[in-house]
Amino acid sequence: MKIRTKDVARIANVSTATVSRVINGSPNVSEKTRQRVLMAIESLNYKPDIFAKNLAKKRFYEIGIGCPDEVFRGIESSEYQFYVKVFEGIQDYFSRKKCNYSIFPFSMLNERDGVEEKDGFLLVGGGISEGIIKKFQDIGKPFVLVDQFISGYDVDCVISNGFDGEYKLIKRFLKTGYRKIIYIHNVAKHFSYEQRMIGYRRAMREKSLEPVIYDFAEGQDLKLILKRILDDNKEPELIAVFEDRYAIDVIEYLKELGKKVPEEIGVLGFDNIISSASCQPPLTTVHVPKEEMGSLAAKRLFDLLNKEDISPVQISLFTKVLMRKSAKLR
Amino acid sequence: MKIRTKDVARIANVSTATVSRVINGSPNVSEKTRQRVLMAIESLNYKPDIFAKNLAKKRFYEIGIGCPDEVFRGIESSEYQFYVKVFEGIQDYFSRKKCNYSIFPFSMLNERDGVEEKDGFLLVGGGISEGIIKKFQDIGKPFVLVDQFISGYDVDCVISNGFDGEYKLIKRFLKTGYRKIIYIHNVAKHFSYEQRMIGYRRAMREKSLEPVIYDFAEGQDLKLILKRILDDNKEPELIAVFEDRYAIDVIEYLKELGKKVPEEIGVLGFDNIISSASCQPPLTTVHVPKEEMGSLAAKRLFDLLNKEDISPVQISLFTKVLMRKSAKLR
DNA sequence: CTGAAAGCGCTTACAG
DNA sequence: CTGAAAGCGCTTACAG
Repeated sequence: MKIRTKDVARIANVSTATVSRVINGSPNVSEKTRQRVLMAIESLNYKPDIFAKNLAKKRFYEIGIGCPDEVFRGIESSEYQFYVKVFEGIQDYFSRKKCNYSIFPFSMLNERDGVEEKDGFLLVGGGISEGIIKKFQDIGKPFVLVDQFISGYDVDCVISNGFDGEYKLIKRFLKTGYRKIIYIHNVAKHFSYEQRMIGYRRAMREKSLEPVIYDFAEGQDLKLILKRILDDNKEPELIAVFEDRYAIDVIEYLKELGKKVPEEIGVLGFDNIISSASCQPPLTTVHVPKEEMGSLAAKRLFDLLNKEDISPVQISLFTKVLMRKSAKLR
Repeated sequence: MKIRTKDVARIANVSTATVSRVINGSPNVSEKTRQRVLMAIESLNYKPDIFAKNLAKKRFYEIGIGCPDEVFRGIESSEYQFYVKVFEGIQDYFSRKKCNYSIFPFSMLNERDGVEEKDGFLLVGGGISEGIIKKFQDIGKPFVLVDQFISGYDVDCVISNGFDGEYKLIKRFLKTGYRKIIYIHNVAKHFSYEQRMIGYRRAMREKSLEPVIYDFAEGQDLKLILKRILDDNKEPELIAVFEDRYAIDVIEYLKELGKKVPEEIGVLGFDNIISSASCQPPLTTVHVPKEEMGSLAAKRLFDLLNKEDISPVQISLFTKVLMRKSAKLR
């Protein structure tokens, strides 16, 4: 039933070794036999068994993992908890396959540090720009975006469903009677930030409540924004923040400003980074499966390298609301 | 570096055969040795090589492919071109792996025709309901939805990006000066229908145009709706239809009503089914990679069966606008 | 340029 | 209940 190398070899009147060489583009095959083998493959509609192939192969795929400089530094120092987890997922996957990988910041990209020798790329981080995507499209080798998606670029990517996560979170609190929920939004051009904000907005609108959104830009003083929130709004009940890292800061600042969390005001995060469980009070947040984001992207790239698929896909991970102590569920 | 069965066997003081038996849950292992092997696996952090495993295994996975009765009939008669393609993708994938599959309509589900013996399921069709999803969640075996997603159910699924597709299509025509674009929307609770409609709406709104949407429900007379459209609107330029099957009918009806396509009025479809290329005039539409939708879903289920992943994901295929003759690009 | 043969890491009849 | 051994379908040094 199943067509194997052996069958092709018989039809083409060569050894299985030669069939394998043709398939893998070895130069050491005469044009004549190459044609014969190609015809046999065609006529039998032969496709190599991917399991056997990967078991037998000795050559390792060379993977380049690129990321914005900020992410690169954050990984090196283990400070950027989110991406540290994502990288664990990537490394776990590649270490079990025949893959070598190396990480580089995008600023090193022009130093042609061996892009040529790579078989494919993983581009990690919300900071991936259109320029970066175009650059890798030009290179012409398979690549997968991790934690970023830019509308209009039909490119393989793995993301988390920020819209759905924030929507579920806010809805949960609206259901128990909360009304004055304020959102702090990061204006950085990151797909997930935008989606989270839209999720908040949708949840509010569905309850006929006017969304109240404060923009934050990298480098700005969060504490100042917080003061403004407290000035502008009388007795806000809940502050939802675009990301755990900053939600944890918000809790601290709120304390400094003399507000009790969660008694007077609740705080909501997003990501479920490790320290969100250990801060005081522990942060109510949305869990994002970070390791899986990494391993899924690694796997997708691996499939691409194996020519398993053709059409680009967007893979979106579902999130999970995590109730902890930074906001009281009435 | 890499841990193999052999290493576990040595530590546990058994043969590799026994290690394999423990991993695969064979009953023919004494409790004592099972524990020893389990400990060895744990201590070495051993994970079987999936390629070797699948190459060596003799047992086939048993897959059940369920679908709404309408889809089932449409497949059998080869009339439902969209799903025929999806099934080709599924079959192509499974036929190359150690998988047996059988197709059943949901109406047969209660006849307990061997759900027990199945290892996993593919649920195919826009008509998959919450009830069906719940039923399969109760069964507790891996399953993946194909061409359907229901918000709130964090379940593995493979869909096409209807929003993005329709948005791109409409935008393309708006750009060249079209203004009076009318949309026929199918009210059936199908994720993609909704998304396509929203894509149309978004494109219109971005140009500050008021969306004009006519609802269609299965069983209704399309021709009547068309007459209403022609009566309500003076000189509509373009009619965008939720799906090729009906867009082709719309072309026919329009001709019957004395309208020239595309000279007087253009028609836009969605899906790129085979007959959309051969109808007169050939239909301008949005290509959905149907075979890949099937093979991607089959692959996802296979990965689930191999316990490769844990978190459920939504896999969304990008679409492509296809310019043909049923609408003039000015 | 080509083929015979070993080997990749598992599973599973088979024999005991 | 357990182990020795064959075999899954490829790739790739090795020898020619």
